[in-house]
Amino acid sequence: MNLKQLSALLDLSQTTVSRALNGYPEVSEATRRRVLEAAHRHGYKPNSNARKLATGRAGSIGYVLPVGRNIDLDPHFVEFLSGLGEHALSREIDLSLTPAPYERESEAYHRIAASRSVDGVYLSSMRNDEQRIALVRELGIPFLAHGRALKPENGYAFVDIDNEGAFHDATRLLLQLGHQRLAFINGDTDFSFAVHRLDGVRRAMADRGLPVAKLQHHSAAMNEENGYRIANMLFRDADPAMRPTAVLSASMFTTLGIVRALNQLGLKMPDDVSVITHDDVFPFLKPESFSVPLSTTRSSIRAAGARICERLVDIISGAEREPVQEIWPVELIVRASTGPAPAEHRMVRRRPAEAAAAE
Amino acid sequence: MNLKQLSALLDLSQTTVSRALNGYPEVSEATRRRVLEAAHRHGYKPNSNARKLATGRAGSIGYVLPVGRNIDLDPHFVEFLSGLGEHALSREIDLSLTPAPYERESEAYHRIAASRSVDGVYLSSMRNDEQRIALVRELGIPFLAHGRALKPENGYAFVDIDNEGAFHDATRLLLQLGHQRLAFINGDTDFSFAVHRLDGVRRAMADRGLPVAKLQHHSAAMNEENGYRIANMLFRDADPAMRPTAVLSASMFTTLGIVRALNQLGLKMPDDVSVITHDDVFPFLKPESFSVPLSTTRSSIRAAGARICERLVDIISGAEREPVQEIWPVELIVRASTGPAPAEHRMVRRRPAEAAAAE
DNA sequence: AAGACAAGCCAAAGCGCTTTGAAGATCACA
DNA sequence: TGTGATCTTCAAAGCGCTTTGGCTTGTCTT
Repeated sequence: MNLKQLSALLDLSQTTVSRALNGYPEVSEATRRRVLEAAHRHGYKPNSNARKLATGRAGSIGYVLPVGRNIDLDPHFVEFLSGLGEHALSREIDLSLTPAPYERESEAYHRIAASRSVDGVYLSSMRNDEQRIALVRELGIPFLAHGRALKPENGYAFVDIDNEGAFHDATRLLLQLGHQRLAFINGDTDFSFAVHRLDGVRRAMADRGLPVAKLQHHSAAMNEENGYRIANMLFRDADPAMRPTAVLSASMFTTLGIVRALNQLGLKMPDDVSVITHDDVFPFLKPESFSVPLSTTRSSIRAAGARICERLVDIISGAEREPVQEIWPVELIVRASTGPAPAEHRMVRRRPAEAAAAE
Repeated sequence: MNLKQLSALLDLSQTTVSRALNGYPEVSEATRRRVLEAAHRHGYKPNSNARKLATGRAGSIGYVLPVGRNIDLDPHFVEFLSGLGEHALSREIDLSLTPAPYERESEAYHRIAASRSVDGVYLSSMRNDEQRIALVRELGIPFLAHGRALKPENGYAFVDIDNEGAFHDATRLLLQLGHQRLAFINGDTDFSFAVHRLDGVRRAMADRGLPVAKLQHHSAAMNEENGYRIANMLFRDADPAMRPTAVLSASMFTTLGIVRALNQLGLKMPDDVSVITHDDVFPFLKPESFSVPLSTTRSSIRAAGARICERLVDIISGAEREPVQEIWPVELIVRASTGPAPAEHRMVRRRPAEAAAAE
């Protein structure tokens, strides 16, 4: 059943039927009802390709999916997607994934632009030296970034979380609890979120008058294996005098490995080691259900997905005129994995005046 | 730049240019080269919507993405997607996701069918009472299933792994090692893979002459939390005489929780408890890097993704005429988490004749 | 009563591509 | 030189929808 047949059936022109269906005002209510009823009864659905061609709109948003042997689409993506999907649904929007290996990313964007198969794209996993912003801008593809490069040139639109603030606050808490030897098992610092987090940790240390060099910082892909490996380096292999009393972790996966190493070494949270981890809110891996519930900086990546879809639609339709740079605050949730530094390590209490100045 | 402009530029008809670009034989080699060169130089890419409309082909495969507050898109999906993407890439095929809540799934398929936005769909997470097969067949959408319903009616095409065989073999090994009290922490038995696995476990027990009722079977969503909860039920809360000496686990996530519970209860693998888990091969969570490396039944879900894309393309093009039902064998990989049953529980050795008959 | 205006409808022109059916060029062969 | 066969190329007709620019009506002014 196509428009032509439907309109013949109703003895109306294609124009009228089309307008009735799309809610234009030039159709009488009576006709509109008649058309809608007939369309529904015969199961008429406009051919999406014809509509796309005629309107120039694709009705879908795109994402260039990084693939390749060594690129692991991480679980964050699914969670994000899930949020995006929830919103997309309400707008009858599809999501189109264009797979591309990292080295051929730019080609993929060119293809998207030239073939007009999507109305806009979102970018994620922003790197420090982000190339894609300039590219999609030049190609004229409406876009919205999830995260931001180090220097968001020319004010492009993004949704990001306050990674700097989150890790600043987490670090400040640890310092307030008397910890002095801190370790930070960070994500890959090629990505800007990891740099922001590091900045936050350092700022908190500096605020407290602690030499930034004392931070034991490790950067690696966020997974169980690396968490385990690095925790062992810190707690098993290193000079005992250097052992951190608190660890900041960039993801729940990393933390899985850290907790495994600590268990194995017989170290207890929070008496021996305090841990604060970032939690992207995975439904299948909850910090509160660990043996020792974990303190976290929490921000739902799923909510970000929904929001990004919402804004991208606005950007495409032109409703969002000036690029908005949205930075979400992050909650610091204290559970059982954080506590005062072990006595032998406890920091000498500072004089009241000094403490006040630091606030 | 569109076809019209390009052909004007070359002083050729649109027909000829289109044919040259699409590799039809009616074009002289000289013209073809000239056309290709010009197209490349001016960055001409055919408008995908126009092409789709003209050919009726969409150049993309679809998936109805389950969304909704209580549906958790699990990490298996990403891994699968990643494999699919790898293959799709080589064929310049996009993947189109249509988000839909479970109750409105059928509507989504209707929309896909009527709007002709994809050439075919793949179905996954097959349930026992699978409705979708009949639906997509009726709608005339080419499809390929990942997994199979309990009774694959009318021989539809699928790719599945031998879940029954995998869990049979794993169970047989445990029985050979003398275990008699087995627990199986299964996935949700609404899904057919979980039923197949249970069948496998039961068959191995029956083969060995063990009453099937002795199996402690638990079915729940595969995540850390449930693994932990159920392991505690089995090892902490239950009558000590009932404690299993071996546990089969349906996923690495479940196993994370099991291992956590065992650690907490001071139970060691494999001396106190043997564990075998199914491993879908997540790059971020490897059974071999656990403190006690885990024995697994292994099948790469990513490889399945790639294969499904490959076959779906064949199905769409008509290259696969008869529906092929492909079942992949699953490897049983023994690592350190499995060992002989603890002495006090060890099974009485059967008489040689009986043992031979069981083979 | 005539003009102005709005409401409701329609024919036809795209959107940019593929594909059909036909025609012009070229060639082999008698 | 004529004739059919074989290459090349082309004009035009779709694909199914949206949208422009009228054309009729009927209603409201004055």
